Amino acid sequence: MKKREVLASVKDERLVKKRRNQMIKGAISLFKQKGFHRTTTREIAKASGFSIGTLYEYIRQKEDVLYLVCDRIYDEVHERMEKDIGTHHGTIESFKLAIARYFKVIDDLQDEVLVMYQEAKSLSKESLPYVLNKEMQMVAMFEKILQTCVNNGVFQLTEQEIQLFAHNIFVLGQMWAFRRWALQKMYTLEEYIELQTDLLLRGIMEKRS
Amino acid sequence: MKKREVLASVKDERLVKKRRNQMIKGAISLFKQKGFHRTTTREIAKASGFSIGTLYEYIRQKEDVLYLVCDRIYDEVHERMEKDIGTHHGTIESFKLAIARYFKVIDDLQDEVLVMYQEAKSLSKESLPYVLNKEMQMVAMFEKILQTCVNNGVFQLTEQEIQLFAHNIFVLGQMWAFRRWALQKMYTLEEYIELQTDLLLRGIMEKRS
Amino acid sequence: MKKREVLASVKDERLVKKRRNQMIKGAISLFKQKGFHRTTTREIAKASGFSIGTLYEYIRQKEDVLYLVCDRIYDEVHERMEKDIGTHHGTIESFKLAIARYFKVIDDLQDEVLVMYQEAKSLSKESLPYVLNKEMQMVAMFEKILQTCVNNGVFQLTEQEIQLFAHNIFVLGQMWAFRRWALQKMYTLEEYIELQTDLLLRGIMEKRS
Amino acid sequence: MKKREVLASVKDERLVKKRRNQMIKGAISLFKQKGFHRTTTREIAKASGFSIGTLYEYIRQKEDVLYLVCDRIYDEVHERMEKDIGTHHGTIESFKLAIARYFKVIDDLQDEVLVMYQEAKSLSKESLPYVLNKEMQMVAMFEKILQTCVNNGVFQLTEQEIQLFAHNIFVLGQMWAFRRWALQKMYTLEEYIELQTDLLLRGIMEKRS
DNA sequence: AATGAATGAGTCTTCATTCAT
DNA sequence: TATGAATGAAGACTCATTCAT
Repeated sequence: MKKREVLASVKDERLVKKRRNQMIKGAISLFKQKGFHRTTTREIAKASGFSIGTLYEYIRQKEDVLYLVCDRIYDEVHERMEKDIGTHHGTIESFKLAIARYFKVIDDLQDEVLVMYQEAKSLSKESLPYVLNKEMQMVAMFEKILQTCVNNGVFQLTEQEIQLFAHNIFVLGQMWAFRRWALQKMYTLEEYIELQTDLLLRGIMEKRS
Repeated sequence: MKKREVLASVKDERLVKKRRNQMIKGAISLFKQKGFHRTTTREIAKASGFSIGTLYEYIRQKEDVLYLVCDRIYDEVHERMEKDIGTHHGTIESFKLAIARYFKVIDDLQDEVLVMYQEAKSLSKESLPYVLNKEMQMVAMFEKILQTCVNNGVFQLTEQEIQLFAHNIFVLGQMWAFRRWALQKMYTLEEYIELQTDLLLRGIMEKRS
Repeated sequence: MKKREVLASVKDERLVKKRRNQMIKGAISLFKQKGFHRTTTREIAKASGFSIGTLYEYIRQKEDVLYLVCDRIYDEVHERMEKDIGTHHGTIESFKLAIARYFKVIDDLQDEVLVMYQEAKSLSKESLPYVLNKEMQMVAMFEKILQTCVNNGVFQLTEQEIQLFAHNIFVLGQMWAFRRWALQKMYTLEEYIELQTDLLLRGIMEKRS
Repeated sequence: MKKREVLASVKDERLVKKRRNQMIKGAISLFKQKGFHRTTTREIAKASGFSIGTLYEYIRQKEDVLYLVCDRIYDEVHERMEKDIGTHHGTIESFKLAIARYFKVIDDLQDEVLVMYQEAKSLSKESLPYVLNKEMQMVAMFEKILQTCVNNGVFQLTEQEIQLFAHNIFVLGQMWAFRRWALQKMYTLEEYIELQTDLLLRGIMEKRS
């Protein structure tokens, strides 16, 4: 699925990139504070360091900013994951590592993740699929990791279970961000990682044997 | 924590209740479609079956509607859970039953749950705690169930693990609603319940015994 | 052809009529001075004696004001013509009278006529036909008068000639308004009426006989 | 009356002429479609084949474009008339010919004529007189023709009648353009010319003799 | 208690014009 | 000379809230 194009009046690609970077940075910081709807285009322009007129040289409508922001956040998460995870060996250790790193990335970018999850619903019917697609790619990443483990005989999971498990990991990672008001009072990130990993891997039934 | 009071000009308590019921019903159906921000007070009034003037006899500001809606949805979930769960015996079977019923309730009320999770962030700093508190109560319910199981020796979980596990259950239930675009294409509710229950209980490591 | 409906949020028909009267009056005076495009909705509201919010209770878009104005002007011209002309006897005298009265109406309403002719083109593709239709009705009125005269044997004109002649009368009347910068320096209204009537009726060829 | 000067920053007269030609051509085609107000300077620049910055090297404000366009259209009409009419002999035949040719020119340039008549009102108080002056010159041309005929004893018209008649011819010619939505459905250009000429010359009263 | 007309601050967006390169 | 990025004033329109009836 190709990226949705956000049209700019300005032709210089380099400049477009630079200005959009400013824009995204400014917008994220505003969306964090007040959400997409309560943020005005003027505020976005100001936070981006240029005038309202200039803002509209780089986007068509306010919603484009939101799309750009969501797009960027995903790329950011993705990039960090790839850098961190890199090769995966299909061992329990490397599985644990992957989860730990995912959770760390979420922790690093928790404001951004929050923004995305709270505002993505405001995307137009046109843009939403592109963002959801990115989400599926993230989930697919976890599926692949799990599959490798299964192939190695480390885990025993059906196809269906792999899919669901991948979703669970994805969501329980985000949970660290969107339920931080509760969780981050109870655990440090390290504790959270350890506990979740345990819970996920161990099962909670007493082993009778 | 006491309910936050939403002041009404009208004195007749009976009437206030009736009108607010109309209001909540109308508002939920609108929020489902277009979200809180894109819904106007006029639309709410119309969907409620009375005039904009009357609407403001029963609330102070638009945000009050959102609070009332969130409040109501929680009550609804709570009520259904209680009716369903009732007594809990601390056995694996009754634990499974509790989860199944929670997931069913989420499935029944998925639009409402969605509304709450997507819009709660728009609550004022004043109202938010009341809603979060309700959420904690739900989590606490799962904690209690888990605790009973632990007390019965059915599960082996530390205090910390119980808390986290309760959160997980809570979130994985909601996940059925807010990721329905993906999950409900893959599983029926029954499959989802069974798979999740399995995953939660079994652990996924091969048992090397 | 039915009138195009301009939707109002306000239900009270009486009030709608009253407010629209204020609006039309205010708008005409502004359009006279600066044209439709250079007049802002705020100015229209102010000139109408109410707030911008109230203005939009009675129209949907700025263009609606223009439509309402054009519509009204035509009705005004029409009404005055009917009152004046009433019965037409098909004699030269009554033909002359009709022309004289039409020209007088144009003179009375010359600002309005000017507005209509200069701004009608800004009407949307949706509204324009309704206004053009009214224009055709005016022309048809002249056709009827001419036809009566022809039937009475007073004039000798083919069907085609009647149509064209009616258009000519219509346009030469308006000319008094939209070329007033030239004509009204040269003639009084009375002179204009007399000269035009003469020219129209007499033909300008020397009578060789 | 001298042409109003439109100042250009560029000094090279040759270039100024060339660029303005491009500009006028581009602008006319845009004004035809959407009118002066709805056309942006960016669009004009683009249609002219150069950048917005360059556009402003050749004009001071947007309105200058309109003035240039109106000016050019008049010149065009004038030029074609002169070429066509050339010498006028003061006979009925040559009078008829003059009218026929004027109407043909209008037909050829009807879009342009329309633009001018609909947009001239948007000219500033400064520019308007120059355009109106050109209009008077056109009317004067008809006056001269009529005068010659009168001098030759072909027509019997007073000074006043000549002036008015000239205006009528001028306006009935334009009418072919600005009422084309009605007239051009009813007549071909040839029919229109013949009918109008007849009506103008013959008079419509039955000849009693 | 109920109504709905009135209000005007606030929002997105456009576009003529400038100016550094 | 030519370019096009930057500007910000200005405009159309919305909508939460009030208040007289």
